[in-house]
Amino acid sequence: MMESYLGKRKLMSGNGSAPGAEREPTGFQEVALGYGDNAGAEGAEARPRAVVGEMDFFKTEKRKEEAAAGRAHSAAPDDLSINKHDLTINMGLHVGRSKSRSEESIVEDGVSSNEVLDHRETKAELALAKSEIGRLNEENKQLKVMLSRMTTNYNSLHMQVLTVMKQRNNHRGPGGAPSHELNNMDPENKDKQDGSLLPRQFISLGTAAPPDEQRPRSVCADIRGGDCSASPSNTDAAMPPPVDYCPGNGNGVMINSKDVMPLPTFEHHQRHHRAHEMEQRGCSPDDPPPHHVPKGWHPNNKVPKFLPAKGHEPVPEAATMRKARVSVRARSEAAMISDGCQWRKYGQKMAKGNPCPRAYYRCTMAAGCPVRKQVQRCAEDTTVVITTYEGSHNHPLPPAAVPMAKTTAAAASMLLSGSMPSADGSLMAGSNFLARAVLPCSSNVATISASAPFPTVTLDLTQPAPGAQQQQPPQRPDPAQLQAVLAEAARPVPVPQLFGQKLYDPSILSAAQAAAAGTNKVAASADAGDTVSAAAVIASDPNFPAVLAAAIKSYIGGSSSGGGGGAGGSSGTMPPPPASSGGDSNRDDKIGEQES
DNA sequence: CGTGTTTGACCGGCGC
DNA sequence: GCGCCGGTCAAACACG
Repeated sequence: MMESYLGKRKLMSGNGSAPGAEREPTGFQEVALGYGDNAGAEGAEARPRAVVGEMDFFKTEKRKEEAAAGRAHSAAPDDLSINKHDLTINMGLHVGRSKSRSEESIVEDGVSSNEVLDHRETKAELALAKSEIGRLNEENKQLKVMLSRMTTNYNSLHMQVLTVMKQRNNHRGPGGAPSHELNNMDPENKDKQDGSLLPRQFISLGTAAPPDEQRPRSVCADIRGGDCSASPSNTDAAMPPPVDYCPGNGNGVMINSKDVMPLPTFEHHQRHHRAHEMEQRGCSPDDPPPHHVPKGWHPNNKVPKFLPAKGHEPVPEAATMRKARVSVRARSEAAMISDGCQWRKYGQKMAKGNPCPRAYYRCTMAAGCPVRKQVQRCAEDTTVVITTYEGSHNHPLPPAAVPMAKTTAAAASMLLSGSMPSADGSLMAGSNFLARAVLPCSSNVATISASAPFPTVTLDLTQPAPGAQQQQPPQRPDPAQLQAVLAEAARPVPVPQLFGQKLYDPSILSAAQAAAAGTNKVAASADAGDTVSAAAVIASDPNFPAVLAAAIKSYIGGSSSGGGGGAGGSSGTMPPPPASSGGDSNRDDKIGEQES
């Protein structure tokens, strides 16, 4: 059980962390184009040049050397100067220059040929040189394209940095509006900042490290220096809430000190109503709810959606920010994914456009926990269960629940820390950095949707993640397997931290650094003190998505209502797919698990 | 009897 | 203003 699982896990990480394998992941290949020099600090230099520049460079130089060989044997310094020159030519994408150089050499050869060589030889060389020039032109075109891509990408990344910095400023500024809002809702500034190179759908993730001179080291230092008095949650030690730093992350991966788990965005829109009701009932909002109102659902949580909180209650960023959701798509016959938390079903509805009802759950592990999730089967493929998480736990989580919570929190945090997604939803295409960041190994895995009122990150685990499929166990593993692998994925390392988030794995760190280095030409020197965003971490670690996907996929094969150990467990019931178990989902009713 | 689910009703947001 | 729709409530019910 555990052993086999661990073995598998080891296998996974082994695959990924092997020096050779780390460069393999398709994610890198995919990103490589966009990031240009992303191929790595070491490999990247050689590869593109080897393809485009190197050949020409050596050819030209060889010719020159051959020509020069007859005259004099140049010393090392001379060689150096020549190399520099040639290097410039090869890397500078100057067609004219290369051309002129080639022609120069041709002329040289031609002149000498007038005296030494016969006419034929000269013509042959001329033809050769011309073809070479043509090739050079093509290569230069390619290089130009690459350069333009890299520039675009770099600008995007740069924009992310600016966005993050702006968020921080806004947050630290007195009485400033929540940074996320500004960030999200100020396209003007965005345009100003990014100079239009930024794709409209670009989502800033704060993923890339800014250029050295702009890297917000001080801020990070502040964060680190702050009393990251961890949350009461032991599990939270992995993700210590930085003191007063919540850069637009409604998700609360970084939250105020006292809170335990990040409180990203949660339902406020009924607080007011509930408070009003309580008033009518003649009880204080803080009184325990009369009947079934879960202990965890305090009326005082109720605040009109999008309205600032009243009174002493500090305006939580979540009160004004849009909700961020993390949606996990996974194939499963089971009712829902067991993520280690306890859930209580509080409603079920027929959603428009989907014959399958949508079930609503809320976390019952602690009073006032704002986390909710929706479980619904995909309309197109009823074997696919879509679990949408919203909010972050405000209580200690059992180890089993930590990884998923953090994963979703991190994804939501990245989403919220970015700019507003475009209305048309999918951001996967083009330069959607977040999508690639979340699960870079498969471009089809992560999507961002803004179709809903809330930005949503979707992790699609229904498609095989590269590197993960081999590890998928044939049968349903023990829940501990999922928990263990997720826990492993979320295991904290003490050192690096960016934007308040720690990196979760040393291997991830190195990968992140490599990615950051390649991505932005900036973080190449990222040391222990440097910071790398969680997005970069996830983005850069080929193992993470694979591990996560494999774990979840392997587990959801049939987890019943277990809800992962603990008391009673989440008795979550999800309506079976209409096709399979006679799920006549005519209405909201009669669709329970009891029938089975 | 305690806990969790079911399910009709209700509420608020949003588009027309 | 109205209707639709997503989301939630809460009394009734089921289960162990």
